[in-house]
Amino acid sequence: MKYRVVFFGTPDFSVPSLDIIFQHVDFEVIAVVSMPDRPAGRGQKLKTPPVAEYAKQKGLKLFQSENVNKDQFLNQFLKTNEIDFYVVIAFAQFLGNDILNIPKHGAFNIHTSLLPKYRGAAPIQYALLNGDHTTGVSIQKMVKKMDAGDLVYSHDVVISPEDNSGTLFKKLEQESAIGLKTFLDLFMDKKGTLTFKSQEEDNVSFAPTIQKEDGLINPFTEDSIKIQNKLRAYTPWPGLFIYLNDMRLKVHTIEAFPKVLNPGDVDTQLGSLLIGTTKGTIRLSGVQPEGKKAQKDTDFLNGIKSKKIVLQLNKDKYE
RNA sequence: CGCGGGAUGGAGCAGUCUGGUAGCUCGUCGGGCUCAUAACCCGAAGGUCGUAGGUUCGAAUCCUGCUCCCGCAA
Repeated sequence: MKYRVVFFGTPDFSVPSLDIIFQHVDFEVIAVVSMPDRPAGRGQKLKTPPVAEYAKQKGLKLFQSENVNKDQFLNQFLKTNEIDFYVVIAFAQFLGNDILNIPKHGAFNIHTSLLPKYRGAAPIQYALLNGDHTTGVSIQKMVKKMDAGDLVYSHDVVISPEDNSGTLFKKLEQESAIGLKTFLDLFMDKKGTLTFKSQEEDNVSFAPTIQKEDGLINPFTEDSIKIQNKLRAYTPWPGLFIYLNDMRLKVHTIEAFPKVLNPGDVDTQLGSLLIGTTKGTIRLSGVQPEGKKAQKDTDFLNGIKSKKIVLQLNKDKYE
């Protein structure tokens, strides 16, 4: 007799974990719940979430719901089918008590931080934002309070200096699947016994959703280190940007530069695009104007000379 | 049909509105100056102006189709 699991997830990140359950001999995925198809990308064509795509491909029962708590059809299904537990990973919706209380063994959520650190939507970005050298994968038994459930699994993952959100996501995607596999085996008592450990409330911190506007470089309030951490945290999404004159520039690479400038000052004397911050000067060595390709700051400045304009920070954007 | 920008020597751009022998800042190569240089001076090579067609005496420039790239948005 297999344990019956319902999987909640949406993006690429969730797929390897879903696959772990799908492949596991002791568990059966009786349904997959994902977000609805959404317009995405240039052209705004409808795009099916990767998890939903996987479910279709494997012939799994699939629900795509805008709001699972209000979805009568889904709730009916969950209540009338014997469900042992849910696995929730990067689902992007909150599960209310009604739906949370249905499965016999509850709901388990994979979270990409070492809980109780970084509860919330963007734990990976916050680890980079704070310049952490270590993060991890946690699995918690879900309660109504966000990411506050008892821990059943916790495992460290090293952050390398070269990591950005993109690469760290990839690492944690794999680590999450590995963690889930371990959890499933523990659940079956194959590698010891499942233990529940409550979170230390004193060490709780939060990682709220990243807003696109957070990607604005503010040399008047941020220092060189902070900005470089932001670059790692916000790459590839939403990216960093800055306003020079009437241009919005995407910033791809940043280096510390040994020259003293006042915060907000722009210096192009040395053929590099330099900006003073509250502490230290940064060189925006890789930039991308709107509608253009990414380019080196030296190339960008060559074009600027051709246009005969003087670069300066657009102060209007920092009021 | 979501909105918008772009395609010009190796790079980044100007020139397109107001058609008339292709320019700027660099890079490259050669030479000079210098103890030296991300410095300076002199010289050279390198472009069928994305593609197909149209208008015209003449098209990078005007008109039409096509391809490719990108920003916003999600």
